[in-house]
Amino acid sequence: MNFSKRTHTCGELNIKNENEEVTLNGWVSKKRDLGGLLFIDLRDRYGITQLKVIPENKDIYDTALKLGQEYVISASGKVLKRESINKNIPTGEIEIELTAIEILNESEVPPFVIEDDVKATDELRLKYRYLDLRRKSLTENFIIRNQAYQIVHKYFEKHNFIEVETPMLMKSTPEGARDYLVPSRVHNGKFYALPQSPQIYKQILMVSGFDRYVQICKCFRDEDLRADRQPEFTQIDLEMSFVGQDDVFEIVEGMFNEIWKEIKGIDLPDKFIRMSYDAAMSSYGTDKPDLRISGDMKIVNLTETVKGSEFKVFNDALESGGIVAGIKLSSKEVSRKIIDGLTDFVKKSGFGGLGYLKFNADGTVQSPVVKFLNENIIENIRKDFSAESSDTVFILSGEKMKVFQTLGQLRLKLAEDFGLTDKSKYEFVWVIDFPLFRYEADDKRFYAEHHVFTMPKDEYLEFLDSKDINEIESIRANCYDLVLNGHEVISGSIRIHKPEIQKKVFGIIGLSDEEAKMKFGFILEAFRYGAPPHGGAAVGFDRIIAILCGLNSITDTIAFPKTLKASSLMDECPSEVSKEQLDELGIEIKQKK
RNA sequence: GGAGUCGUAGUUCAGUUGGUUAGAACGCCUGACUGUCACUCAGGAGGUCGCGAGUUCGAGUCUCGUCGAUUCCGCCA
Repeated sequence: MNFSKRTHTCGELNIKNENEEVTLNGWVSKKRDLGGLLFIDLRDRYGITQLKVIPENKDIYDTALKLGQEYVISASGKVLKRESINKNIPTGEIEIELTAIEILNESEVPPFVIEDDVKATDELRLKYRYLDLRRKSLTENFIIRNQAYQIVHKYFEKHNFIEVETPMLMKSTPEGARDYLVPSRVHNGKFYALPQSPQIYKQILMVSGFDRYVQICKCFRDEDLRADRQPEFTQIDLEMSFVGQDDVFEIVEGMFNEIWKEIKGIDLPDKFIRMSYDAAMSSYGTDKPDLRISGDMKIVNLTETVKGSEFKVFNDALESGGIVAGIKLSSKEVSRKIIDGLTDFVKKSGFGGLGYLKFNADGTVQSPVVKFLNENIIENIRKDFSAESSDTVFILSGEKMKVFQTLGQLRLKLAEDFGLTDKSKYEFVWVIDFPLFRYEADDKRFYAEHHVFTMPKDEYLEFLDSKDINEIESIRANCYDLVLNGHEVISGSIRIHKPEIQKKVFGIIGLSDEEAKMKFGFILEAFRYGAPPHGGAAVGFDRIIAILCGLNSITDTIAFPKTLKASSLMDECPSEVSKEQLDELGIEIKQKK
């Protein structure tokens, strides 16, 4: 098909191009028909340019009158200075007076109007994703995403990393997330798995001597979804040989510095602050603390302070080995209604109620528990929190981790309700020294907290031989997360490269030699041939982009995302397949009850 | 697997205590209009109230089930 090809995009013409003869190609975004004069806003991904048609050019005028929304056209004409300037768009000083117009394609009336502030529901937007993607605000996310790809590739190339593609069809491995399975036609009854991450391959590449590996890759996890979890997502996966934790941190910190510098024009600190897992849990009640909250609002352990009080709830908690702890809300008016709301909130986590102390301006303390606490204790609580007038301290008592976690959730809720989070900040923090194992009382067994190849810290190696649950739980690992604004954006570890340590770890999670050999035999065998000390990390790329774009969900950082039930509304997948396809695979569908 | 919210015109929503012909805005169609840029003005078309049962003389409205979207917990690095 012959048509007049564009000489410019719809975003670049300005007053400097005055009197030039140009051709634009794009979509009809808006038509304003004044009866004689006719204006058309022509859109492409670069911007919008106003076209002007006058009735004197009868053929062009008649064609232009027929244009509907989202028609694709080629428009030629002369760049003129506008009589009235539109300051809202970069091309607002000029317009094109048309000398030729071609309709390249018509469009049906779109199911929703394509404009920046979209009104359609998620469902409709996903069904017509190609239309949604025409919106500037959405297109911009992908421009940022593309910038990030380029920066990342350049950065790792500069630091001597080799980008290697690893298989998408791999062996299903136990532990961790549920695999997406792919049936094998050639091997009847056998399955491949889509990678949850290229973990094993990248470690084997270290054995191969690749030394520094990176890959921007897709990963798949068949688990229930959230706003920040899609069934398929993208990681920047990296691994390095002959390194310790600090070396990995340095590379990652450098990468974030370049991304933020180039995309946001922001200088991040050279080094990100570090916090132990234990400190994160006891101060923020979570392993992903959001450090943007004004006043920090750390959890304070009041267990010692309230010892000897008359308050049965506290004493019961302490007697059963629990704790009493609280957080402070600074200088906010806290009404009865707010307290009731917060009480309901903690009740959902299984607490009987929420204690509080309101330090009034007149020096009095308002609290339902004040009659059980003597003046000394109240004064000490005030000191523990450095509480001043019009501050409120919220207190919970019970099992230690539960108290910390619920106070952590309360902290986030208070920050949200009272607008205490500085949304303009980017607060990075390394959370380090994670536990190696997690004990599940239900199954009476240990699970690897990160993954089974994580190296214990040297000082805990002896506990690998322990039979004591507490000792084993106390083992800390060379394992780290990078948290940004309360989101986990990186997870990584230094790996086990010694077969004897690996064997002990398998032992603790209850994997026998035979099972280990069956499931991980190939990597264990590889490790017998001189595995270098190595470690790495995986960056949640979609989450980074979401944060860079100021989005709460990763959905709009992904061109064709899936819903929370893992379907794609546009192409209607997953879908049934023919009996022939199933027969070839030797698969029969059993109705799930 | 569990809890919450939502589902009414092409779209976003309103719809009183269960009661006559289910409304508005935007979009769409027709007409008028030569400096608009959310053009304006006049007129018009457009409804399986997600789907299925039930209660009732009568259901958009109440009950149960179901499907879909979404948020959170469990799950997941």
